[in-house]
Amino acid sequence: MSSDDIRGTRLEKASQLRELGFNPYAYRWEVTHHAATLQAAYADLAPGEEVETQVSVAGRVMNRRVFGKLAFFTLQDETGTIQLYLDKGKIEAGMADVDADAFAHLKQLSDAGDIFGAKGTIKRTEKGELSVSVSQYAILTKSLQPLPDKWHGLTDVEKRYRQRYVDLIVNPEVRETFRRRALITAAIRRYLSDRNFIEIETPVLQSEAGGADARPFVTYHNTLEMDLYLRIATELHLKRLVVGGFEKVFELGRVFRNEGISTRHNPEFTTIEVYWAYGDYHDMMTLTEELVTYPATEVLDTLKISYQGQDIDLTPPWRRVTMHDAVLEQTGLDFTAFQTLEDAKAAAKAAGIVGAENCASMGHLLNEAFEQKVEATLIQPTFVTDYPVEISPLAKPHRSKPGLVERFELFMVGRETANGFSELTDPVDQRDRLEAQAARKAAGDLEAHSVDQDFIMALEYGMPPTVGMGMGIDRLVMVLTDSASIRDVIAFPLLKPERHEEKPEEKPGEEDK
RNA sequence: GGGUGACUGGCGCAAUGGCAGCGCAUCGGACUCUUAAUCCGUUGGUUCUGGGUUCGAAUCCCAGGUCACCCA
Repeated sequence: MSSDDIRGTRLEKASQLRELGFNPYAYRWEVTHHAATLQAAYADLAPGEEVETQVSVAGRVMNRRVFGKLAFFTLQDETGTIQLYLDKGKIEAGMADVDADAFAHLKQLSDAGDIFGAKGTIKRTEKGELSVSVSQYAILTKSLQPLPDKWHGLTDVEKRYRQRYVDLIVNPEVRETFRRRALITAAIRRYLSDRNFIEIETPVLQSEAGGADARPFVTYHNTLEMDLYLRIATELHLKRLVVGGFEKVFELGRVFRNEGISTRHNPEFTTIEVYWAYGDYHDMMTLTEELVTYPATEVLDTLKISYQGQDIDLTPPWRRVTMHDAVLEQTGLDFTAFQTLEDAKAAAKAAGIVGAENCASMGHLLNEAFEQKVEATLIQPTFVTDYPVEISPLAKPHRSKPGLVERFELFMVGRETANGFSELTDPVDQRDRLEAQAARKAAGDLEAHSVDQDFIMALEYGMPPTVGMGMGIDRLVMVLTDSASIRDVIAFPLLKPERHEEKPEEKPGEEDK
């Protein structure tokens, strides 16, 4: 039977329900209990025993096992599953005033996938399954689409992403991942709130994207007749708030980068940025540890986790190593010893650094060596510190190491997960660095941006010494839920639309830029 | 951007270049303790799309689409 036939049959069942006086798309059901609470409360009920407590449950029928005068349905709600024990005599007695043939109609008009409400008492069947022994039921929502194979489920990854609702219906572990994601972000907000950080929302639509090196999405405001950019970071506005007098601010929200898609990149993703006046990057490393260990402890109840088969120990304090030392360890290259860039390039090339000859500065070369030879080795949580100024346009110069800035990045399972630094507060220095960026943009660098003059103006009013940090929430959730792909922690990841040849899409006023 | 692979009823999967098939679900029937219920019967296909080779294509070739993995 084709899906259209199945749908037609179910539409017919819906219309039969209407003729019987039941709305197949009901308004309300009084729910008194959920599956998990019942399973826990009656864990000790012995097989064959019944309790006269009245309960009312609701959820989706996942499976039907129907006999002549008895039926068993598996009902799934948000918390889990519980069986409905549907006895012909009991139902006909319980629903005599509304439907004399309630049991026959149950068999004829219900399907796996329907949303059900059921009232009754608690019973553990003789075979040991905790059940609601139903006296009254209602089909609250008639499902028109068949569920996937009840044993094999839905495994096609493309269909799982395109029809996430089906994935969620049939794959409990997917629901658990998104439940954990919500608990993790709630824990982070609670932790910061308890320490008097406040969350302030900054604009998504901006006349100039900034705060990171990334290509922005462009959109258009009709009445202002101007291009606007979707934010690529929340940094520059949160710092304005610090100038304005907020000492502890953060924003946990979505940013947008017009770049490639991979198992670790989605065009829209979630970051948290935290700014803390009067602190420096040492303080922020400690706070960053806690922003990972607190949700891990709250949600997983452990700091020893497994990620894709690797054991990860989140117990603080985490290793802190300078970028110079990390590169020295992995490559033997001592970047403090090179006299000229040419010497360094030659040594780097000999050490197998690809593209060394194209690096514009010692700092870029050091970073290249780090990315190629060190990053992937940083499995356990590690803070890499003291970055070259050339790749850190918003960070404050290191108080004792010329050419470096007071910056750290957090690595876990070989991936950058957070980035923080003592913020550059000198408006003159900041203007110089942003103008250098703007020159790169003028030279054709699509990831560089113009000078945000208002941001410079804010700094000229004076920003207190401040440390800031940004962390990728999706990557953190991946680690804490043992998810291999970012698409497994984003409910609706971006996918290309499927193109159907028979439906030529009409494209009125198509405007390609 | 490059490479490799996948795509067949609603779902999960078969099919040496030779009649497109199986399980679940559906539909009809039997059944008061099932757990992927069981038993009997039944319907459902533009094999991702478009071309080509061939007497004959799910299968081989070319182009395109979507997804996955690896690389940049």
